[in-house]
Amino acid sequence: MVNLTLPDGSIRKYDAPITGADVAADIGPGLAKAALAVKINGELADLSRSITEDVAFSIVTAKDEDALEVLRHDAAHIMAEAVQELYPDTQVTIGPAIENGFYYDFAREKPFVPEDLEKIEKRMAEIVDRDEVITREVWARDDAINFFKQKGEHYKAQIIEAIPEDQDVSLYRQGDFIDLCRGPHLPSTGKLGKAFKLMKLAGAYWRGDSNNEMLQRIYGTAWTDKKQLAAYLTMLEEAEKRDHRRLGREMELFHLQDVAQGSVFWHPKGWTLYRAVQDYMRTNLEAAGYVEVNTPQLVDRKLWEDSGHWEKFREAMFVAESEDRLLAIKPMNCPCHVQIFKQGTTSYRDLPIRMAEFGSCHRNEPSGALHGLMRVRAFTQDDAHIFCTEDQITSETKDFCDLLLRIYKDFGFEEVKVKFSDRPEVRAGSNETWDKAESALKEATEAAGLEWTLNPGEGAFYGPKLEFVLRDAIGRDWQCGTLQVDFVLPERLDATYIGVDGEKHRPVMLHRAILGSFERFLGILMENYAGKFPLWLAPVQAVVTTITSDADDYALDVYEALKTAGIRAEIDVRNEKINYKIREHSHKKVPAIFVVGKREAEENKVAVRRLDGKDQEILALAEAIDILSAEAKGPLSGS
RNA sequence: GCCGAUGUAGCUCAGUGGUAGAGCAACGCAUUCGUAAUGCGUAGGCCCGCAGUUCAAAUCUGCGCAUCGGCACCA
Repeated sequence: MVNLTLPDGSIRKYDAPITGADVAADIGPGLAKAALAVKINGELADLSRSITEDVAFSIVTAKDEDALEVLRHDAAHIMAEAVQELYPDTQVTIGPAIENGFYYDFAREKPFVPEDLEKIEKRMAEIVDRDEVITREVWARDDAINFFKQKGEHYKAQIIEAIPEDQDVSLYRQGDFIDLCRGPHLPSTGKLGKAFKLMKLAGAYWRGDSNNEMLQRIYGTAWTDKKQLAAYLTMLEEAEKRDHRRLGREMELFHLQDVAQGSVFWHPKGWTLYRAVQDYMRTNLEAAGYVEVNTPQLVDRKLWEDSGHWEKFREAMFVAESEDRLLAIKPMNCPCHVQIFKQGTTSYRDLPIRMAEFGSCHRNEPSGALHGLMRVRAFTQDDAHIFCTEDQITSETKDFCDLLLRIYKDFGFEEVKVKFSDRPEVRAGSNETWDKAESALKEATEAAGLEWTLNPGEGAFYGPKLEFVLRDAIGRDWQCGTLQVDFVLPERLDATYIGVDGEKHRPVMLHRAILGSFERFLGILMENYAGKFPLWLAPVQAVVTTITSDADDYALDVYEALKTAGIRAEIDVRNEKINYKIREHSHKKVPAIFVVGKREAEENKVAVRRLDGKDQEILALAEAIDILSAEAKGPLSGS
């Protein structure tokens, strides 16, 4: 007898062995039909998996989140089956479920072309209609290796060779197709349904290593029903509409041009936005006790050799020559900040020193990595280095986390995740130092009220780090902020302070950024707001426009009054219908339109129409300006 | 950097070897209109670049460059 504990706590007793399919059938015919997989002690497994001991048990149906993972994994297998039927010279490699879908990497001489996707998709539908039964088989390793080798599936053979000795080698069979796979899978191909679509072709390195050959990856999306698929495709369209490159053009914010690959041409409106963000940051940093500095663009290679960057990042650094000297265009600011720190003598009483710079940096990113504002070669960091004692790490970290969270909130990002990266295998500094740094960092993160997940071994070689990931309005995650504890650079560049004991000591450096880079963060902001910026960020905050030319003089008065109040305003007295003008300014995403006609001119009022779709209000001019001015101050007014 | 696709008017795109096209935007004229598209007209092109094939190339071939989608990279 085995006891199965169901999610509601009830226990069902069966004669062992029994399968999930048997249990589902026992509970009811409806469930037997809907069952896709089971969860045994929290782990997904096949319906056909035999149960021989007491376990926590649940049946997975299309309603469960877990079902999607199984379903997508199946979609990958069905795609592989379709591909091998259509193109028998193709080797299969790996094909996992991923967020929103799945992919499969294939090895084939001739690349796939976009038209192939249609054919493959059609064949997949046929395989679903065939409703092939999916069965699991456990093979002896050597048999499996020989089997795949003899089939010409060399990648699969390699994968099996890499499976640890103590693990089963499981194969899944559906029709004539058999693939190595950990599972679990659906009971038959028919259960996949038709809510899938192949999305794109891409190259991908075997085992993710750029030294290896490149395989051909096909991405697809799969859902439990067509409604979900349609919703997903609509979401993608929406995301495309808010693509910052498109908004940048439509809203005249910036442009990119091949004469300056990876560098941004900021247009007047985009630069206004940039400055609004920068002013906001500057005010916040000053209030948080930072001092602002500015350091050279061109710095002799010697400094980069001393800091260690030359050795590690030489390839990605731009250089310039002058007489006999080789200069690097700075890829980061920290070595320069250390130079400022080292001028004169610093006492323990001066610490912490929080040195900030809107540091303009250049990195020669690989051409294939460039992407709009999100990945550029010339960018400005909201960089700062906190020089402090080891005892100050905790409080400085906590203060930083508080500041960061408040700033993200002001930009409309409420949801922030924190990743904690601890010591990597290859590292500098003693274990005691790392113990101290890691526990100080953890303690501070928790004191700031943040939950974190561990990113084991991903710390910098010089110290542990925190990475801050914010979630945007359509659920995408962006890693922006970082805080890194560094014991190494002060050592390499010989930074010291005089302690209570009158002796020289090494300060600790905290490298930290909140936005990351202005370029990227502004791109994220554009997409987050879909270009509909809150008033304090909007490049044009209000447009005054007329119904007929009778109101032109009054419109000019209103415009002047807005300018005087510090509002970024424009005026539109073109001889066009009011509908036309409203439509146009709404498309330009101007947050406030002041419509004036004869009535408003006579009564010294304005009809205020807001972009957010609220009803228009007729207000006295002075009142309207007060409301707008208050809003235009943004979060700075409240804090 | 690697794999694949794409590159035609400001934008979105059509045009498969024989005179370069549409819609929107722009400009001009008329229209003075009350909350998301007034009408008519005009102008606009090194068809990404360089070679080649051809009587003839936006179109075919080769080589570049850029962009897009991924992969790899990201101090």
